[in-house]
Amino acid sequence: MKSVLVAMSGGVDSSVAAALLSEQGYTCHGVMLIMHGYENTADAAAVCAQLNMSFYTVDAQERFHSCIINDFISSYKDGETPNPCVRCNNEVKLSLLLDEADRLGFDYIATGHYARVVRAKEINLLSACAEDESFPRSGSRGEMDGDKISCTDEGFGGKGKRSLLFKGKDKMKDQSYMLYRLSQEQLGRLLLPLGDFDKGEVRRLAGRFDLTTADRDDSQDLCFVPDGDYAAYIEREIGKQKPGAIVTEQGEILGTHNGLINYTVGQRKGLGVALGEPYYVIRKDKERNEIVLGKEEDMFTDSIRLRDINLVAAGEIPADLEVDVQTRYRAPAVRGRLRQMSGGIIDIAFNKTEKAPAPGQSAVFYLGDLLVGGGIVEGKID
RNA sequence: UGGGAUGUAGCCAAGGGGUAAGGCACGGGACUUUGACUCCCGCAUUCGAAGGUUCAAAUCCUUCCAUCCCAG
Repeated sequence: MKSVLVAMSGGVDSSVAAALLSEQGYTCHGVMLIMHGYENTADAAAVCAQLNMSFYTVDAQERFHSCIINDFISSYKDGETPNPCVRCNNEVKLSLLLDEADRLGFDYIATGHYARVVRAKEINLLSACAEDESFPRSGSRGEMDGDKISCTDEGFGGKGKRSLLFKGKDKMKDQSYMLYRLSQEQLGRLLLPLGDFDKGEVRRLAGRFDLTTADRDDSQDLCFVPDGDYAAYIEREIGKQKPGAIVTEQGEILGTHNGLINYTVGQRKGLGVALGEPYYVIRKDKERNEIVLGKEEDMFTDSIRLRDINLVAAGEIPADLEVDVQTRYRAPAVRGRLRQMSGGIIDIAFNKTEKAPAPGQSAVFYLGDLLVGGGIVEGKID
């Protein structure tokens, strides 16, 4: 009987994930990573008790602070807009989960993310372009040419094998974007039992399993900032930020801002300038401590550079591979061609201009439902 | 001080006797495991002030106030 260490959050999704795995015959153990002290330990413990699972907590606060909070703050200080969640999933959550699983001798780790992991043979990304029928486009059970979906896979980590990440069945809830930074080692041991369900089904399952967390609202906002005011959080940590000018690209002064950290590229609200039509942040000028505004049409870009790349579907990208690019979570993808440069850099040329990619955010690219890889937006390419 | 023009919400702005459009900003909500975007809702009992005409005035009349422009 295979054993799984399930990351419990106290929410519906992880609860149902655990219940499903138990039902499938896994020996499940629940763990909650304590990142910041706002976790709902009681609910997670209650669900584990319901499901006859052991439950314990791991103090991850130091790790979370040194990896996530510090990067979050320094990224904002750098004039970028970080996405702490993508980083956390890889560097803290899944990493510690895997450590724990190793320490306790468990076979798998699991979370309640809406995405799918598939163990497959090495694939040829070029075959995707050639409309190859055998190319794994959807990641659904039974379409993997002998390789099985995560939950029943026996031989993870084998030679010539690769763990692929696909979008979840529920395209509205798909969270593969948040997982693009996971390593092969992490994906190789990861089970995502919710990948084949949509949110409504998960809620119904929660009811059927009679889980105490069935009616929990979905989580939202930054987990370590319960009141949602991330800028106030940063100022509590590093002090008041310097005010500066709000200007147009032509240098016209429109107003003042109270610190670059309060703004992000593409932002419209909170600028306090009334110019008859909506204006947006098109750039943050860290050197001059200025926010540069423009009209909607000024936000579009036809190419961006990514750094800090993580490739999931293959070791490298064929030249000019055409993919669907998501420059933000839950945003419609835009078609674009990838060019892998040296040093973990990828340049993307969009087929159609893309609206306001924000430096610091992640761009993730797909072939159909297959997540090819992603990276951090460095900025426009001049 | 003469001459001209203008005063409608935080900003811009329709309306020129019949009971205050719209945009921007702002506030609230929805959406959302980041930040944003987007969407929905709200936002002048009152039109610079005071009088007057009228069944009815932001609209017409009078006076005053304020601002802007041109002269000197």
